[in-house]
Amino acid sequence: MSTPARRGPYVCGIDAAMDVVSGKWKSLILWDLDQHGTRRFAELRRGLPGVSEKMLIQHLREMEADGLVHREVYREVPPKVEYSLTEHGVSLNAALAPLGRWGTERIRRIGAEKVVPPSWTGGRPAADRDASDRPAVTLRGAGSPG
Amino acid sequence: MSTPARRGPYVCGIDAAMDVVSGKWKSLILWDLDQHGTRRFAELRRGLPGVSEKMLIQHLREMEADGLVHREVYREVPPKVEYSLTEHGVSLNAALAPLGRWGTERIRRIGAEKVVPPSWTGGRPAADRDASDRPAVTLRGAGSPG
DNA sequence: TCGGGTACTTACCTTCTAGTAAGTGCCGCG
DNA sequence: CGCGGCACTTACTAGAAGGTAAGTACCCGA
Repeated sequence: MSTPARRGPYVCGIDAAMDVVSGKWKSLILWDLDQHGTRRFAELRRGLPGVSEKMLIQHLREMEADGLVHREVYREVPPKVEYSLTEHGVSLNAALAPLGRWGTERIRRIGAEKVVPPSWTGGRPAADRDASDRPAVTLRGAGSPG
Repeated sequence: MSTPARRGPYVCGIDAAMDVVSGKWKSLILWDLDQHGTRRFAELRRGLPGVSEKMLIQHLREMEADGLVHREVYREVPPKVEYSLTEHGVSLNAALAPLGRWGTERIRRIGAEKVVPPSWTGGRPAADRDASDRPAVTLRGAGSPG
């Protein structure tokens, strides 16, 4: 049965949003999917160094149940499954942008390490992504969620 | 020692921000403090129905260590301690606003219950807060964090 | 003197979250 | 024929997060 978000009762919007984003890899999955548009299981796994297959599937399933990601199965051999963001996923990613910017600023403030595992972005040094980070990308597509 | 946020290494801004917000009551504490400006321990406890004293203190201590809340002790009897948001806390709250709006919309979409424990806002029905929720309040004070 | 309020602290226990490691069925490549 | 890749599934386990309940030290009003 796992736990695809409690679906309420919620105390406020943050509560509901957190319910859907909490999970060690979810915001990263959101990001990766947003960056690449569509990804196969193994691509996601390689794109999120450190994630276990169990957690990756579990999170993907929950996010699918929560209407954030779309799962397209191609019945061929070897098996092929493509994951992509739904428009809710895209808008959630956009809603996370300010939080990402706040976090990036915090990293600077406290002088914390920003560690990006190898192959995370193709080997570019962290400094390149420091300012832009993850927020900007999708903003065009979901500027005013309403 | 507890765990006042790992302080990195972080993989991205979201990671760092989540590190600081994760905790069942933290976003609610942030909100309550933002609404009231300054609150005593017992006031916070009454304002967050369901929170235990242990969790409330633990979260307040972590948030203090993370530079989000300020703790002012008045050496008098009976003891008096006042909690308030630092400017980082205020800006974090502002950064959470879009997420709160997204969550509020999601609650509407999935038709989830929005349960506000009695005395949460002084007894007003949930509908009153539905649209405004928590986002708007602080936005004036921290519109463009950077 | 008793109960209640102030602000915590402590010990213990349960539940949740994530990690490890192995197995499944199917195929192509060498 | 065995290895590796695909997309999973399953069982077991460790650790973190959170809940319960009690205790601390002081004072005030009834």
